[in-house]
Amino acid sequence: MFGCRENKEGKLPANISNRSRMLALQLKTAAPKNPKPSFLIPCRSFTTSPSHPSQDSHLANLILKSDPQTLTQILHSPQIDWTSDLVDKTLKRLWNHGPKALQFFRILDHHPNYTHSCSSFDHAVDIAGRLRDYKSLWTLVARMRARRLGPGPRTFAIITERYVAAGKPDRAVKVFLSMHEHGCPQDLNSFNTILDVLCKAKRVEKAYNLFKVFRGKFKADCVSYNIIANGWCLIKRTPKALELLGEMVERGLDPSLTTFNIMLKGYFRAGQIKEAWEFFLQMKKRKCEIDVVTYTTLVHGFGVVGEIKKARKVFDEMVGEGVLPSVATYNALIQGLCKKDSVENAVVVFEEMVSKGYVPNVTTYNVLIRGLCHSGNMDRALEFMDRMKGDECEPNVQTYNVVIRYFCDVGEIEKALNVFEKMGCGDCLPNLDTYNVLISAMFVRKKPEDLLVAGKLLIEMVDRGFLPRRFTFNRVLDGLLLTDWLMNHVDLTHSNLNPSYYCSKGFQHLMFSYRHVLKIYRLEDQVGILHLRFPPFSLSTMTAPPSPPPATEQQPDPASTGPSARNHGYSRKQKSLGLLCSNFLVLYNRDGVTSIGLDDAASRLGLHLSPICDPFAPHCIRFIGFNGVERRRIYDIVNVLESVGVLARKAKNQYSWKGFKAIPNALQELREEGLRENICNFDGNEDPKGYQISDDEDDAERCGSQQNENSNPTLNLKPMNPKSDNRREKSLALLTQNFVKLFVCSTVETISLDEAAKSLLGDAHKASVMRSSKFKLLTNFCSKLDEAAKVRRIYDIANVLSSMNLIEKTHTSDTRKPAFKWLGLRGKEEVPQETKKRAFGTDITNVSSKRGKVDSFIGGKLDGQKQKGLVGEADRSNLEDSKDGSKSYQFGPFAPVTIARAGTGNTRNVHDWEKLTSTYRPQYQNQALKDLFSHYMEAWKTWYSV
DNA sequence: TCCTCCCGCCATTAA
DNA sequence: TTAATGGCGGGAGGA
Repeated sequence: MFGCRENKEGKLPANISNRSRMLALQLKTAAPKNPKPSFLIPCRSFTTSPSHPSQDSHLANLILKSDPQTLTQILHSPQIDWTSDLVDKTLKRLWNHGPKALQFFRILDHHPNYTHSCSSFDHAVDIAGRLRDYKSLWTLVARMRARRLGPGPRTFAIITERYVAAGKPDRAVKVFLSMHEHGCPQDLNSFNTILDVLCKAKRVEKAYNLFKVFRGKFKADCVSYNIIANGWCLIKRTPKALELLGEMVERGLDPSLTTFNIMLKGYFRAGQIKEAWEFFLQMKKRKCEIDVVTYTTLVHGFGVVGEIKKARKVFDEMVGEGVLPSVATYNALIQGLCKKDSVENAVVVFEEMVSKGYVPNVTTYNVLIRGLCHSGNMDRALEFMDRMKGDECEPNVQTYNVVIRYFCDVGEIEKALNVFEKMGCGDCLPNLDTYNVLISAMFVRKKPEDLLVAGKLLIEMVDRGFLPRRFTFNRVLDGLLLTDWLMNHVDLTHSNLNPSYYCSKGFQHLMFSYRHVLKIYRLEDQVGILHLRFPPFSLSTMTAPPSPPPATEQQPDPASTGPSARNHGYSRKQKSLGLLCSNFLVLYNRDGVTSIGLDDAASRLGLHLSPICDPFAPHCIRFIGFNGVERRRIYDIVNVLESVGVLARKAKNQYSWKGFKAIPNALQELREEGLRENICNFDGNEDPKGYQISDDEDDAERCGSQQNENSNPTLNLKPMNPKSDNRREKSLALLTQNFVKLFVCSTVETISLDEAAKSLLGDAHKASVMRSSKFKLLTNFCSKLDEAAKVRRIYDIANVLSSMNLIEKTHTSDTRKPAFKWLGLRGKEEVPQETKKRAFGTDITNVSSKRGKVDSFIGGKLDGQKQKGLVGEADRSNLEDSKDGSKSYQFGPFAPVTIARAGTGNTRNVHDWEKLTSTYRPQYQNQALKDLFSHYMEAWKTWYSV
């Protein structure tokens, strides 16, 4: 209904009653009148026109596309002859579209002439369980019982399996123990089932405990033992499995061939190849009737560990022993060859298999296709895919996923999309994996168009009932926001880059749209919606009755877990000093900027877009507002920037922008100063008086020694001239200068954190000794305190400097301790991010002559190396977002000045937003973003409105 | 567990 | 006196 929306003008009259209407509807839905604008993907109509639609497939497509009202009419239409079989098949088709499937089931439950069968109920229960919609699940169970259709052992098998899959094994056990209360007494079969469910989910300890308690009561048989043994083998605890076999024999039960095969497989799984082989020999010795499963296990086991020869030998031997290989045996051999030998040999075996009259199954093809893809032979992989169709072995979703994944991996995004397209034409529908793979691939090339495709894919997947992971949603949203931002501002000429415009409007739009989505949440606060609350809500809150989401305030939700970062809904990194500094630079590093008001800067930078961090947790919304905290950070930034000459303080609250072109000069001055001080310090150290004289004397002396130098009269920073100003001595500005001097006054490229701390501590330490020489006992302690504080400051400084690309955070090669590498001005030549590139680029051309002066000195001997490392590093630092999505994109400043100022009080602020939301509609220029938001709102409505 | 560094208290300074 | 500034270190978050 969203992919091909049956919109207002397309809606059918209320009473559809004849067949032609029905057909008309079907035709119409199959060919949407107003297809949505497609971005990069050619207009896919995957839900339509399967080449030979069976009735169930056709129904499934209809269900996927219809809104609830229309759907009710269609499903209740007398033209459809509902049978249990048809319902089951349709439900299976809708397997990956849980909400829609349940909707279908519920609508049909009210059908005048049809009642659901037990198996349909089981399907529905399974789907509800898969959605973790336990309320619906138990409602279904109750309804089953009311209609005397069950629940039966199968129902409980499903339920327990779903609980275990959801990470609730205890709950599953409880369900098993309470089966009889639902009218379904436990027996050996159901006992074995719960054991199996637990074991297959690797909850073997739990299964074994249950087994020990109840094996007497249910008279555990060979199957029970096999299940547990298989469990131990699954978690590679073969000795436990063996022990269990001992118990089995003790209790008078004979292990079967299955038992032995389980053990054999277990040894291979645990990597105990030798033991496996010996076990097999024992089996032979004991005259076990070795079957094809045993041989297949051997072939597979040897194959995956790369012992191809042995695998082949076993394969050849089995025929001699009178056991014919099965398709599975061939599959095992082909898999081994693909993985550890050559795919060509695998193809040979494949052909041999066919020539002998075996019919390859989907697994055979999938294994081979994966092998071909892995070896880079994509074309042949596609050929085999075509061949599958010819062999009446339709590619399944795994087949498609493999090919799509490999195309994505090699960067052939278009081809991947083509395959995806083909998928839509057949009966095979994409699954969550398909979407995840494709969406991730859309971030590889870092192209805005790709991000739009990602947006479209996200819409599509939601449409089909897949719940994107929060990470995926955020990433796509971030991507789209970025493109929106870029489209709105960066693509325009510089003159259009008016911060006040986008700061207010861009931000407002975002917030309003976001509010819309949230409104839907509150509106649709049904059980199902809880699925969409990803962790921290997820599992533990799933079963609880839905509590109304805490009303949007900034207050952390008391229900959520502790005072962790999850509560504020943003990553720590999103508020880092470095990022803030980047945004600061984006704002001001532009032609025409001459002066900067700190109020302005703070308000522009102060509001962070925390909502996009967790669009599914309304309580996480909060505005990191215009308050002291944010402003405090501005001081840190301006102090560091001032130290390297980018800014100069004019007056209270006022700085003038000098730009990056001022850096070379500042560095040069720092260097000169630093060199002077080295002489000074040397003298000072030689002079024992230094430790006795008073502060004033110290000053006088230092000033005196400085006068020996032909110092630059314009230099007014006097960093190493601490007077009696204790505060100044420890200031971030001075620390920054001294930090920078460490690099510019030497030829070292990298300085470790420890070294930096020591060097910088040196001054303060000495000063503190001077100050507190009377309290020598305290000295040591003080210096330690100083050090800890200073290290924190170094981090602060480093973050700002590295956001300017003056330095880079790295590690010492030997000890892997944190260190900083000087990039100097070169660091700015490689800034791939568009905004920065532009900003830095202009400046750099202006300063090239000066750069030569400083750089030739500072970086001369390091050039080659530095340059090399730099490209990679700059790339990494600037593009790392694309690697981990939400963290990576920097949105620049969004904060609207006026609103930010109003927003120091939390609740009032929220109300303001609410009011604005209701009157404002989002107006993105970015169509994909617009679609995404409106889509989400619609989706929630329709899923849960029946 | 240790490293990193954000947060915000509150002292100091400037207007 | 008030507002601006910024030192400082606790402790949260992340690797």
